[in-house]
Amino acid sequence: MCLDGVTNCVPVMSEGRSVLHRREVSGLTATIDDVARVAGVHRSTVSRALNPRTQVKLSPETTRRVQRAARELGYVPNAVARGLRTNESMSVGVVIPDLLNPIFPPIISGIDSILRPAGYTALVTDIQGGLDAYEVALASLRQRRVDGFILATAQLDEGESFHRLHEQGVRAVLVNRAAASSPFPVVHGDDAGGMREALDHLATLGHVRIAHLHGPEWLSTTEGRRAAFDEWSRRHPEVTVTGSYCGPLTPEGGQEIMSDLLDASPEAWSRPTAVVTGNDLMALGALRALRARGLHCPGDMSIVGFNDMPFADEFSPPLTTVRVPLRQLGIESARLLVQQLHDEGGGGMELTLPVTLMVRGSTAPPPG
Amino acid sequence: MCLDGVTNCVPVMSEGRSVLHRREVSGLTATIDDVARVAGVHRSTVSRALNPRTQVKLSPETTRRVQRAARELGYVPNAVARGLRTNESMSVGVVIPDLLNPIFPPIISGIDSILRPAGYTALVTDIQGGLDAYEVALASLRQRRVDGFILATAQLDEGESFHRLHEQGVRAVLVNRAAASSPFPVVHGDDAGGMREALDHLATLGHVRIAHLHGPEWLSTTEGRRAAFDEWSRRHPEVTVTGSYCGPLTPEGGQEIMSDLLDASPEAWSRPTAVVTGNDLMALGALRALRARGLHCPGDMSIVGFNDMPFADEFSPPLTTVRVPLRQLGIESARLLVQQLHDEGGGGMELTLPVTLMVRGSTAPPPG
DNA sequence: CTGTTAGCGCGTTCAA
DNA sequence: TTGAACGCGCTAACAG
Repeated sequence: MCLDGVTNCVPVMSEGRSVLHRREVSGLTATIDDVARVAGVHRSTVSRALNPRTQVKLSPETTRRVQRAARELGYVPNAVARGLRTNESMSVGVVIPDLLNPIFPPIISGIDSILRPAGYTALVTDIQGGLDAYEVALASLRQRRVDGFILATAQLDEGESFHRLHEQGVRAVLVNRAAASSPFPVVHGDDAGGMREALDHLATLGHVRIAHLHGPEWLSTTEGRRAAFDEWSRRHPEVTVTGSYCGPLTPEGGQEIMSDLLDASPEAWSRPTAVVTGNDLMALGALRALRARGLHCPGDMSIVGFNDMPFADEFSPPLTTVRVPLRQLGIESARLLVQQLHDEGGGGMELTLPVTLMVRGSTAPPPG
Repeated sequence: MCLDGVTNCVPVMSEGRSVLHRREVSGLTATIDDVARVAGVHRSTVSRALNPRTQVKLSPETTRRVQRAARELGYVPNAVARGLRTNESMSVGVVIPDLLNPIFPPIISGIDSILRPAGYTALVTDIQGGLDAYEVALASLRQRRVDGFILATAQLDEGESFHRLHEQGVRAVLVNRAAASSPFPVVHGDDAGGMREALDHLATLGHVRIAHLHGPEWLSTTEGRRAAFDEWSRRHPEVTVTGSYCGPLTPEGGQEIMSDLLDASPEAWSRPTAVVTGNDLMALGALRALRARGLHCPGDMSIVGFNDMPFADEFSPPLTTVRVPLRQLGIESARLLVQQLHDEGGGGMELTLPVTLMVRGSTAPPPG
């Protein structure tokens, strides 16, 4: 088709062959009108033939003719136009605190494995830890009319803000981090259970002086684990809790507070013989701090991480850590969101996924 | 405003106060018409007042009035409607082969740091290595009318396909991987230079039997490094190249071909004393294979990786590897794309970023 | 400087 | 079973 050598093709929009020509020249995709013309039917018929839901009301013959025309023209429905009409963008905003934290790729991957088959596209936004970046991201995604959100950025005190969003009709699911009182479903690992497993493991090894190097207090993960830590230590009076140290959930954070801890008690007899860290990145920093003092893990001190981020088993020593089913976290949160988007409820529920202690090389009996 | 207690509010769309009410009840955002009504001007005036480019042509007084009204109503321009009208979605499709490969987060992060300030949103799509998934992703993104692509998935033989896209008016930039003949700009690390540095380093250490464990042949990175490997070995006849082994760029791939290599020459005297791998993941697998045989790195064999992925320095031993400026790769590719989108040319150019050999613990003089 | 008009491409009423 | 008409929210042309 369009074999003639027309060169100065005025962009007449709705006149016979020229539309096809426009397409082949500039790459602009065919519209529904083009398909209608080629199939010899009306636009609305094309729309119906291409939509599985309305397709049943057409004669098979017409359906086939339309679909053949569409295929011939390489017709691709314009998602923007459809979105304007249907008020559904078939996209979901996924907001994460820091893409460079290795726990997020598996979560995102899990999310995607559910959203894509359901017809949704994930718009992943990394806010790099910034609070105002979070606001901007939210605004930008709402402006793009995403159908819902998966938020991995929740802070404990965001409940009120979430309630406002909820009242505005915003659909969302929280993943990994929860808010104190949230109208949105939450999917997270069993922080308390993981902490207990870690402590039981250390106690079994014979540790009696244990510290907790945790993350910022405004995170639900911190709170859950710290509460479990306190609770456990109350039930195990034979174990001395030598303090609870707070720092950012980064290698630098871990390194710094471990250094502080070592400064505070330079003598081995007073120092904790084991620490549980807020996540694996902090554990990594703690390892570095130890190394910097010429101390060894697990010889001089045992370390338990949290999350079992990718490659935690390749560290030196391989990290003993509480495995959180990261990919599954993504899967379940996406499922819950799709459920909401299909008006199948599920609001406000809390899904706690079981965790597993991975015992590896960074824990051993205490020195001496 | 809207203080009256109207309860059964029929959704009259364009009648006075009820629009406001609709908004407060259901969360539907105010439209440009609502703002126009409140500000007492025409829609187009609102549009102009809110668009920095056209704003100059308005009286400051009007501009202020409109902006105040917009703020009061919490007006957020509908990006979907705007996209339909302007035929610009202000979004860019970023297609990557595998999100779980740690080299991609830094690349994506770099891309984002350029796109976001330029007003674009990155639509990151992970094709999980699947070729048909790639086609689907491309179609889906085009259907969403992305303004351009950043492709990290290029295969050597894709030149023709890229030319077709280019002729259709598609804007794109290739990152990390190139195609044999591409109309699109390419940004990648200096594969050949990195390989030479790695080999020089090994030669200096005294290695005379070196192997290359490389990735799939259809990748430009593989080709570039292998060509440099061959070229270098031709110039260094004193060094025996003990073979070139191909496998997937994963830990499993590296583990398997290293096992094969060890099977092929079980005796230490015939075995290569050093290998350069296609990337750090393969290096990781090679390390595992070594360990599985009770061999040590670097004692029995030295290993050089490629990319310097995050945490490669935390492996055991810390990996000697060719650092590719991953984040910069992302930054430059995004820059080039934005340039194209602004019609500032830059098409077809090739940007080769310098790489650095990071000498760490996985290389040492050969045994014996 | 501002208002009017006219679609962007689609899905969804209504009628026939 | 199909066609006609309408409008989603916005911006770009053209007037005035």
